Amino acid sequence: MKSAQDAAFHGENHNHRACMREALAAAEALCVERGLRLTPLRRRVLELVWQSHKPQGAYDLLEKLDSAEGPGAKAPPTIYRTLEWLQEQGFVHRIESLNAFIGCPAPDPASGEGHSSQFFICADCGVAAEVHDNGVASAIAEQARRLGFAVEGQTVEIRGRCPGCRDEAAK
Amino acid sequence: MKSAQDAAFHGENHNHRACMREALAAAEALCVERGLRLTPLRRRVLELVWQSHKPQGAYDLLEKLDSAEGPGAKAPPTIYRTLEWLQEQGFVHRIESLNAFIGCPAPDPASGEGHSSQFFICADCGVAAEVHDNGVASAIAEQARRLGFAVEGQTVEIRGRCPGCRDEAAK
DNA sequence: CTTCCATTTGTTATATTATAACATTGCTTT
DNA sequence: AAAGCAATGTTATAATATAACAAATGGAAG
Repeated sequence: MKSAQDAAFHGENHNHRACMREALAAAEALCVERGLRLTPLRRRVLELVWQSHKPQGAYDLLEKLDSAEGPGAKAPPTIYRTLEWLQEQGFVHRIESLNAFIGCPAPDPASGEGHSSQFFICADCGVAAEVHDNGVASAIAEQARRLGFAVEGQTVEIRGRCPGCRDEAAK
Repeated sequence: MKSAQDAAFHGENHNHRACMREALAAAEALCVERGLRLTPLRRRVLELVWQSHKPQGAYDLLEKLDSAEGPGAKAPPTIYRTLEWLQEQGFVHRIESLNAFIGCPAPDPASGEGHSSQFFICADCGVAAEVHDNGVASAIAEQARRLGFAVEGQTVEIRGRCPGCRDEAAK
């Protein structure tokens, strides 16, 4: 299962350029489909979010956004508004336990499982893997049913150590 | 199952005074057992956290703490430090998606299931129910195994509507 | 009992994260 | 071109959190 693990945490032979290109293309396609405007600013921020598989803070992204035009070029509302829109479109997720943002690899409702994703976040390298596990989702749904609780949204964030960093640590 | 649901969300005939007394007693007992000091400040903050089953922000708690001695009596580090200690002891949990804190009804390792709790949080009334669902825990553990991921901690927070608020909304 | 040490609490300042409110720009439709 | 609307810019401030150091408190050792 080595390759599947690496796939999730983008180890070894991960072609990130292609990975990012795909994500951007998917977002573009969905915007066309939905009649929405992926403006230069929005596209730029989405690219920044996708620069890595590590959740990034709003101010980190803002700084990178500024780096073209010099510091202080943009103010916080710019980045927060843009991130909010990207989240609404499902292009980006917020990681609550880190106050940070990460690109969604499956924003398409057809391929994704609604909005029940789980994140496995490496405390060591910072990389986060998004998965859509039916077992987790249905266990939560079942517990909700027992409680008479109507689920509207979920935050499932697992902190720990990814395969690569475990290997490192074991040395 | 009406009563079990009410139990989780403390509806109807919930004796909160007794509920809080139990929690404080449990904390006291564990401190004795562990040789730790449940100082007046720590006790006071734990009481404040237990004033309701709604997660409360650090500054809300600070304000209540101040209310005895007048505003500004205590500074933020006081409340954050105290909450940190209470968390370390397992007396209090942090709700990441709300930046807020709530009392743990089962801080005793013997009765609790380690640290794998899930929170069902009503977006309407604000009440949060902590549960320890083995199904959820094992589904997460299984997925982690598949990913080769070593779990260190979990954040499982389900937003939605509690039974009581569903009934209200249905009127 | 008193000196010493460690823990706890207090205090000041500041960092980090986020939003409210209003101004401006720039399409798009007419 | 003018109106209307979505998007972005700007200013100010709110809300959340921590660093660093000072004081005091409470046991333990002598």
